[in-house]
Amino acid sequence: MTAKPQRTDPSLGASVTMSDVARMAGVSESTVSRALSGSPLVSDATRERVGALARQAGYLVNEQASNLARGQTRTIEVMFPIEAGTLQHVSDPFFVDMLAALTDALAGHGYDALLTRSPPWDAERPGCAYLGGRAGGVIFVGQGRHADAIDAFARQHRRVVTWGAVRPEQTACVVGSDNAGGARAATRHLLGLGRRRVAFMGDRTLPEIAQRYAGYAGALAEAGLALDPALVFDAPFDVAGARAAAAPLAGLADRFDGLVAASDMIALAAIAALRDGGVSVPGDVGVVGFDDIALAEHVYPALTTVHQRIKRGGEVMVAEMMTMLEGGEARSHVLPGELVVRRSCGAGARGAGS
Amino acid sequence: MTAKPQRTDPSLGASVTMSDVARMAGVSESTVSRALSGSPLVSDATRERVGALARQAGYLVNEQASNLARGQTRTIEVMFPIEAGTLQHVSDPFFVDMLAALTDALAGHGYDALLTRSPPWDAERPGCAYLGGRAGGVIFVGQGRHADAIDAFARQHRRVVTWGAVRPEQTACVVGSDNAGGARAATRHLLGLGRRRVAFMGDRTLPEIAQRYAGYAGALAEAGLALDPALVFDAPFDVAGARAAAAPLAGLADRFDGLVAASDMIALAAIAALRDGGVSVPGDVGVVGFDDIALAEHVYPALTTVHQRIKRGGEVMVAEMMTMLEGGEARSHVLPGELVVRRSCGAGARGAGS
DNA sequence: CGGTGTTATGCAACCGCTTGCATGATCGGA
DNA sequence: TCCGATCATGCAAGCGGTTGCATAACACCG
Repeated sequence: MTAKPQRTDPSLGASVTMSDVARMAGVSESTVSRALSGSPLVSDATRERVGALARQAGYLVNEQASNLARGQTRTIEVMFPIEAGTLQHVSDPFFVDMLAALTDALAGHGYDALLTRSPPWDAERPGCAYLGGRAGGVIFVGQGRHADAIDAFARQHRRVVTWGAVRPEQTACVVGSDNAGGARAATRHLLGLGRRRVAFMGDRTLPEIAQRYAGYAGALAEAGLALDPALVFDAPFDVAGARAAAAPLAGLADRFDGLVAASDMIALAAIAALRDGGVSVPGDVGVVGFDDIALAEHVYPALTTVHQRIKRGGEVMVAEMMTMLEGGEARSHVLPGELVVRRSCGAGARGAGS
Repeated sequence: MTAKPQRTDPSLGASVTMSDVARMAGVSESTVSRALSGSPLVSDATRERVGALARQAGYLVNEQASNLARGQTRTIEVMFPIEAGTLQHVSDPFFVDMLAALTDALAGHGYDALLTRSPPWDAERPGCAYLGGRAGGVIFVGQGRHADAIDAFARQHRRVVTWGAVRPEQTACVVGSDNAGGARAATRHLLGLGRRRVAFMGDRTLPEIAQRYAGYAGALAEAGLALDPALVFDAPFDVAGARAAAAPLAGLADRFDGLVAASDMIALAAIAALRDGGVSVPGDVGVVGFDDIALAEHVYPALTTVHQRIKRGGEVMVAEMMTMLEGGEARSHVLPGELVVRRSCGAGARGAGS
């Protein structure tokens, strides 16, 4: 019967503490601490004895205390996009992928991801783990409409990395895809297939989308085609909204033969709207998306889209965060994205239309 | 010139500490602590003066230290599904929704979500925040193939809530949908539409899917129909795998006229495969999914599916976790799910097929 | 056999905050 | 005017670890 600590466990996890182990092993806490952290300052014999005892007693170092003592956190706050109410519907698979990428990348450096949903610039409102000292930095997964606020926040509080549009005027560390380039390639591709009246769909008030729009416009210009404002449609980022926005599209089908969507979700919603209205995709209208979510390859018709290197993006963001943590200067990165040609644009082998 | 603390900031966030504020205000740390936490033990005057000073100095209570001292964590570990390699592709929107639901629900109770990916039963491997005392409990988002391991873990370490299949033999707290009921309703619906040879697709080695399969089988039985094993297809949970598994489906189209898919992603993959093979959905084959991801309503043809109450699920899980944290006994919950009839089953207004 | 170097351990301060208890100040009432 | 309440504050001991420095133990060498 190993004596249990007679402490009235408040509500914390395991309640066997380092001093318990020390007592059992007949050594001081210092020695236990060193033994358990593999310090060369303890003899092999002691290290093993203490290790065995600890294991057997089910002892695990309390990371909360350990972190405090070491002045570290081993945690990075990951802030989800924060469009207040709207967010309900942002169930874009893009986020799972990004989250998974970030979590894995962080784990690779021994860090955990603390998920958060409310922006910190309401200041001391309970919530910012980073400012509260519980995290060593923040990663914003998307800028939403807060690009400037994030930039200001980053300037003030260091240790901030953001996914989104890399813009010349911003000073913070931002990692993102080559939005303009991707959209340009997509538009060119559509034009190359003989489409002449290519539309655009997305919310241009968002920096990333604005860049994609610019790429689209650029491609039209270089092809000597006029940009018809009537063919530029606003569409929120969530599916439902996109679908609603896309509803009128079918009625205008004679006005355009190509569509560059600002995201795969929007593309899918648009396709559904078009086909519901009896318009064939890609027969009547060729569609390309942006993101290359896992599903893109496996819907019907398979979605032609601009691939975003999400995994890479996560790794890069984490890498930059790590250099910041080491006191270095982080750099912004624009990640190339490739056009993945499938069916929805009308290129593929079989016509695969409606 | 307010004197800056002469401390060599190690690498932690803000470096102005409570004792700095105390010095500035000319009071003791205790008073600052109490003032900032709104204790009635300090005079209003002091409280305000200290508050103002703290704000102006940009001081924020270090939550790490605060938590340690208070013996709390204000954090719950949220463990992502953990199918080792496979996971790469689990970019199911279901998870974003669940994650958002959990994060929000936790925030409602003043808790944060610590995202994690590696299971804790490798024991003391660096990683389990809960066992490491950094989190007050764990929520498993899905059981995968580890239902029993999770159950054992929960039995041993309390403070565990799981999303998944509620099974009679398990003793831990599990929250999940009425999988059998949902699939039964889906199958019945297909049969009610006159479909006679209804197939099933999903990985029955997963508890949740097994329950859905049971519901499917039950509906067939109650309709007096034989279950044709040749119409039961294995399909992994990720889209790509599902698509591969679905590929042969088109060739067998004359063998069945209905399909119950274990998830929306699988349903979408199957639909793509069928249509790629020239099979009309819902014309030739009626399809129903499971989950009701946001996209389901907005693909073509709109997906008939079993709605899972994800937001509710998140809330319930968090609520149970809270009762555990307060020392109470948590209960398992089976959440009802409703069949949402759209087009892919062949019911809707227009035939919306090919 | 004393001096000097290792090497293994313990002491105690500290990480930044919380809180029980003691203390000093203030005030009202007798 | 004196005394017991009442109130505001400070002291110091934690929370559960880490780590610089001192020390004890031991071996080695001349």
